[in-house]
Amino acid sequence: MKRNNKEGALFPKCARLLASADYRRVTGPGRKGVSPHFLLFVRFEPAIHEPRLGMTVSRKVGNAVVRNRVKRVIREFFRLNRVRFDPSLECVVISRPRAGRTANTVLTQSLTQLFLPYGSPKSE
RNA sequence: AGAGUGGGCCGGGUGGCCGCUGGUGUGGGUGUUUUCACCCCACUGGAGGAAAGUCCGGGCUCCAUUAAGCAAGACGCCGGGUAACGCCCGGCGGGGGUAACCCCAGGGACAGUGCCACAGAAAGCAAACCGCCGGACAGCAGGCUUCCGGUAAGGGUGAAAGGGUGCGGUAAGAGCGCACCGCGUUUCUCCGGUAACGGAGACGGCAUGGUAAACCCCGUCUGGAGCAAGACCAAAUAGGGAAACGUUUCAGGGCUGCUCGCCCAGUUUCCGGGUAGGUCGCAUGAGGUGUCUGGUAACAGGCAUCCCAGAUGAAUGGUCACCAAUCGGCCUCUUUUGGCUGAGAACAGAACCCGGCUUACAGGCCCACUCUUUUU
RNA sequence: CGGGGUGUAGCGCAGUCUGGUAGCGCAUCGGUUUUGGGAACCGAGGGCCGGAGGUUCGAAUCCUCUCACCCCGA
Repeated sequence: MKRNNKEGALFPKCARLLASADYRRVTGPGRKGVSPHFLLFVRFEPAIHEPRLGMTVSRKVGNAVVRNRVKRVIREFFRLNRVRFDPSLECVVISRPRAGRTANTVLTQSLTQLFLPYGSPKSE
């Protein structure tokens, strides 16, 4: 599993949490962050070599179009900032109902604030 | 020109950069090897008219099953279309609109049961409160009171009071008789129509109130579950079955106190069920487009041509620039117009697949028709 | 994918099966009582019964469609 450090910010399948067990492991006791629009669960897994993301957007956030929009904003944020995170980072973002009524730029700012403690300072 | 009715169509576009996902590749890399997994590269596909709600009908899969019946539910004018339908098309009847046109669960109320509040004398085999008319007895001045009988024209109640109008008739009245209108068809005949039904005539002579989206009767239809169906592969842990070991050394319990033997337990190997997880099902189909033929139409058939999403913690996006319809604000102007600036869509996201129905929807385009006004 | 429930006054609920008067508690307003307030007592206001259509003389109630919310099962 080779790390591709090209200029382009990719988001391949191995950078996502895919199994239900992964979600249970990350959303268990651990570090958390809160914003008006999201909840963030974080866990560091030394065995992996690149940061991984999972997300949960429930039906209370909105209809299918709204939920897809929120998930795309989260994925896009993670894709563009992936190289700045710790390689052993595993995180799960859970949307709160308010996120469905919020503009994309505001959601991106909210995510930036949440992930600030986990980004590598030397990449700034 | 204005107002309106019906039907059909579209659902922003172009380009740059960064991404996601299916397919293809004697492509490249990593995992010890691989047809496997992951990553990269190139080429090429990648949401809708409703993908929605899940209200019906099918295909498909598994289970059950002789047929039929019972129960339950749905449907219900006639004819046709369809794989099927509660859908669609064409008629009929009823209702609404000046009209184009729109709406209707539209079988049966002499098979039976129930209900019809309040008001009213009376609400269901009709009956008689106030009245109207006749007769009788008694009282008193007329006429009234009481009793008996005949009535349903008039009054009043109600959604509904057992045909309507007129003439005759009568003590007063009444389909009691007649004319016209209406009603009936489970009374008959004729004509048109496949039929629903329509038209005409005879007959009946007001009998037959409403409600079946009250129970019900009649006819038709329906076996159950649903792709998390179903088929296959199969980790860890626990448990099940089978075989072998137990010679030597330490080795548990039981059959007996001991030996042998047997059983349980133990160790090893194998087997099957099966969870997490994975693969298939999984997109060539009642398919799309064009054209011809039949049919008023729904639709059917022939020929040609095309392959057009397949995710699974769930892809089809983000950002920048320009253009476009439209809308808001400001300035100029009598208005038209012109200029600047801002917003720049709406409803909404495939999840096994089709046929419908219903609901949501910014803005725009096309066709046909109706009414009104003006001009010729 | 399948199944069920709720919507009635500002809030919480009856009434729907079996059609005809919309009611209860808290809250609100006015009055009595008190030096004043609370409590208590007396009285009043407030609803097109989630929406649309239909059946019926008449619909919160029956039927159809629809909207929103909630809860189960796989």
